[in-house]
Amino acid sequence: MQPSCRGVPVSVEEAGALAVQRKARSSRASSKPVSLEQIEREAVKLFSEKTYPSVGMRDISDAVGLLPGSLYAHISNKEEILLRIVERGIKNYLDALKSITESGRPASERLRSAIHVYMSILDATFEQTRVSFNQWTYLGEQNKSYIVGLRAEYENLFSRIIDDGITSGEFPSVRRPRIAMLATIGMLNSTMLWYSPDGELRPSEIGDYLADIALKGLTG
Amino acid sequence: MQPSCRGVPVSVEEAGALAVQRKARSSRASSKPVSLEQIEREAVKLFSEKTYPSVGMRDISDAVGLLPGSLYAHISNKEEILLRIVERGIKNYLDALKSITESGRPASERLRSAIHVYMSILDATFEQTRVSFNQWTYLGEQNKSYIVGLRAEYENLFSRIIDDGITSGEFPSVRRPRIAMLATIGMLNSTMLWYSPDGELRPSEIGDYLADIALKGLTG
DNA sequence: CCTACCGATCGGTAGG
DNA sequence: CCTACCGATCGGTAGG
Repeated sequence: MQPSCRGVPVSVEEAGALAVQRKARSSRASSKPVSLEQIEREAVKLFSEKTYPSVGMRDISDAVGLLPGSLYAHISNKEEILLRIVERGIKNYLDALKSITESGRPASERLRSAIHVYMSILDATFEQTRVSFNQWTYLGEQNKSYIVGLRAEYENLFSRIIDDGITSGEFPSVRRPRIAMLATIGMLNSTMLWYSPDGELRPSEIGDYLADIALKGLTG
Repeated sequence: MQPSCRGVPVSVEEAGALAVQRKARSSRASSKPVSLEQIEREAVKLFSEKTYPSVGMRDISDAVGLLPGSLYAHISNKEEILLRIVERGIKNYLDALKSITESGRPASERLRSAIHVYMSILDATFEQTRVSFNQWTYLGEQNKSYIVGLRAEYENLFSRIIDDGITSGEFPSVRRPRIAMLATIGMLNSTMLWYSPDGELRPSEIGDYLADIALKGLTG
């Protein structure tokens, strides 16, 4: 189905030689030890390109310059890699958003700040964000429910701002706070489907404009 | 890693018996022939629960009550199933949105109608929508670029409405038409992450409120 | 549509 | 961190 360069038949010996070449070509410069952070970095790239179930341990080991089995000196199983990536990826947002939410400023200012901070974290951690927000569903039950908890925190931060804006009278037209929160987060999260860190538009420009749209929607 | 009922050891004979039971338990009532539509229906369910690469041909054949190899009497490969689902899933939206876009009504009315139609199609084809909008990325290069074309049509329909609203003066505050379009679609598409056809909120209620938010955001 | 099976690849491990 | 390998499962096929 795919046009395949691998279609060229090779003997067992040649395949072995190719594997050695592949290893030599890898990102690792000869024999420096590989760190867990390097494994995660390469895994983020691969997961964001192909998604978790389509990425094999051999893809990851190739990328860091190890043999497949050697990965298990650093991790205990494949899912642990995904969990570490997703946890850190979401906490990046939670940490930054918490300090904004807890500041005593008006709700509309806090929402604008939150949107700006969101865009700058998206820019700084683009691939990890895409993996973290879309691929946590591949985790096993226990890890998944842990992440669901983090995601609930994330939603609560926005709900807090909107609720405050309703009681303060800043957001008089909000009839359904939950839908308003989901629509705001939905608009925000959807940026990761079209944003590019290499694109023309700077995160701050996009943040400015999205904040305008969101605030008009809530203010009425 | 998963608590597993399959962990109970079974002999080869018992596994065979289980396979027969499983087949008997399947949705097919004994020996009626299976249609391509049934295969697609079961595949939609499975893909929406577990995503395309995680669903095996054996999962699909179990669900329709066939043996794995027998699926190839109806299809030529796994990807063809996904392609059929995704193509139909997107065209459902395109067909309905086209007639709205082409009607001569004011842009703000057309946008409100489009949002309502979106919600009613989401309600009627919930699982297929989730598969179609999220899992087209698993298609091979050729099929993927075909779907990218359909998605571009989809975006163009919304861009048309927004552009018309700008020239007519209905949407005076739209400084960046493309971002406005992406934000609108992003808000709309994100509903499939939290909407449930069995939930309290009716599609028309959600559509009403989302149209209010979107129109305020564009009108200023 | 079943029987019977294929080569490839998967995540993971024992022993060093 | 490598060598050498495991059982399980994958998409798919030949022949009837």
